[in-house]
Amino acid sequence: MLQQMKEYWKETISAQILEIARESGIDEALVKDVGELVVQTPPKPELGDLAFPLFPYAKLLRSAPAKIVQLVCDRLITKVGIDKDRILPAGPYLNVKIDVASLAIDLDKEIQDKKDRYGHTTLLKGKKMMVEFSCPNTNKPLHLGHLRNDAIGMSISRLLEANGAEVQKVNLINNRGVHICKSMLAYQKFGNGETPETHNIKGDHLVGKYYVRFATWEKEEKEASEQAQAMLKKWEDGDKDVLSLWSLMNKWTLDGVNETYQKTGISFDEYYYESDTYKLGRDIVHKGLEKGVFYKEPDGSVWIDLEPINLDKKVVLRKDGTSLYLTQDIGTAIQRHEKWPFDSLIFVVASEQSYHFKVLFYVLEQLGYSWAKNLFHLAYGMVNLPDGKMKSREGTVVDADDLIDSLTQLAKGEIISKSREGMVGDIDEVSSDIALGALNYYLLQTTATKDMIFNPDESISFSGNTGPYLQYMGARISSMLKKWEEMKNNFNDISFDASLLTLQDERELIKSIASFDTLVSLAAKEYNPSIITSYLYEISRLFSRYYHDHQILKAQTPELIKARVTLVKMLLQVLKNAYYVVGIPFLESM
RNA sequence: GCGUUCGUGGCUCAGCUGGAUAGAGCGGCGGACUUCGAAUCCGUAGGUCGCAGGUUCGAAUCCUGCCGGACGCACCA
Repeated sequence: MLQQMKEYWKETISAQILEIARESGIDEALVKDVGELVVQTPPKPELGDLAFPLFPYAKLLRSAPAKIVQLVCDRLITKVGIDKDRILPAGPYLNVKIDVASLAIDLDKEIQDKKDRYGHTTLLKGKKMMVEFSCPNTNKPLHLGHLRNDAIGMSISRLLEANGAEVQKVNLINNRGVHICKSMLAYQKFGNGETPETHNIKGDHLVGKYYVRFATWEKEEKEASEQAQAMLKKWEDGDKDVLSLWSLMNKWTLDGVNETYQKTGISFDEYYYESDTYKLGRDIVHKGLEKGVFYKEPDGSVWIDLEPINLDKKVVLRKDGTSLYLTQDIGTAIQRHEKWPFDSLIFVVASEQSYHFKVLFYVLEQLGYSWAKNLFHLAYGMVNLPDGKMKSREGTVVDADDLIDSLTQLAKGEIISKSREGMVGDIDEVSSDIALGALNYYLLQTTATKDMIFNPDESISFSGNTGPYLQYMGARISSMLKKWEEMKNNFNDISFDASLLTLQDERELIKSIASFDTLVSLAAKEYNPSIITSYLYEISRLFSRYYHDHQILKAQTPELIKARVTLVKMLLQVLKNAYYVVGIPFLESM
């Protein structure tokens, strides 16, 4: 909503500059060459709400920027009839004080009307957007890297939806290949019939245990990896025993993984399985060969020349005619588009695969699929530990379930140490919501495309710039509004007078609430949830200070109480909507 | 070697579609709970924005080169 006000001022000021130029006999085209007027926020609130730097016009108008500012200010007052209190010239900057009271009144109406949908836009209305994320292997449980992937995928999906898109979340399960056979083989050798039930162990962890077991066995037994290869061959030939072991262990893993998804609030609209898709793409390649997109080497392998995109060449079909990772992905993309004709597809996959996706998109484009230009690889960065990479063979991989459990325990301890068990309702539920808030906020606050360092000590901290800090603001407001419910009957005949909200913090809060929609669309455009996490932190910090310095339910006059409560109600709705988009559970009490 | 990408206080990160003294959190030091929830707030110390050039009225932000790190460059997925 703030955007409209910005536009208004921008146009009004631009018009005056244009007229000044015209009066001095300067060609309008030259004014346009300078570019659009820039709107900024002054570094300090006392300087106004909006800032328009007028440096760029100095050369054109042959005058010092500050003089131009004066000139424009005079005209705004005399010709446009703008109240002179709204205009604050500051050297080369023309600053403006917007009408925050009327903004607050509009906001209040809008928020009451839209509620959970406040901040939503129509930017992507009518678009069908598919988001692929998570994509676990079925040979081990989820780890920290998946958690980042999941958090990003989930948040992006919600952001796209908030901007009006129809979203389908898809997961591709990597349930096939030598790595899967490795855990199967180890289980066959050392499993002794252990099941998740007999040993009371989560299925994915059980399978993961045998994957690790294979690695140690491989050191003693030279033929281990050959045996795994042989098993894969059997699997592909449809060997009954291998297949039944495979489906049993797959189920164990998937049950476990799904349990983790449930705990972390992750869900999908559609699951794809590599075992169903790995042969896909071959026919397409054959057709592409006829069309001349690909070429065949004497040994029978099929290639594509990537010279046009400054890369080498790449195999798309083995000499024995079987599919590769790339072939398969060509097939799945096409299959997906047939099943659900998306306008765009976003792959949330680690940045190590940038090359793969560059090639994939190019191939699809060459094959003539018009939608290929709307494929996007959201290449998120690695999660490292303070002393380096996570390495499975060094046992430094942070397990997803372990991490969540320990965060939950810590949250619970915190509740108990504050003697709040009695007030929070279901303590286990609240603890895990706090853990989730901490985790998702931690994972999303770093720009998705950058590598990040996961510091266990910091991630478990609940104070400072953390998820629980944000949740705490929601809880305090909720608690305050409960008290308000008890007293509000005394305020029935008082209406919301926004002009009473004159404190700097109040102005800032109103502007911040009003800018939410702009950030929701920006975050979606840039596929960047951290825009929302930063926003949440900033607005929470603002409120926290405000709340500390000023009384709300005990403000000086009933009118002021009403006005402040109205403001706080708006804030709570915005917080809730923003929490949702970044996967932070809202808590009435914590 | 080639390609992609990152380099901001002790640590972890914002800011990067150029603009007014570079922002936070953690950690350090010092304050604030008989008052709407102290998982909070306030103050303070701490930065040649990797280095060197360039473009510009103006560069952490754009361009070039260099240095350093990460990732990729399989008939693995």
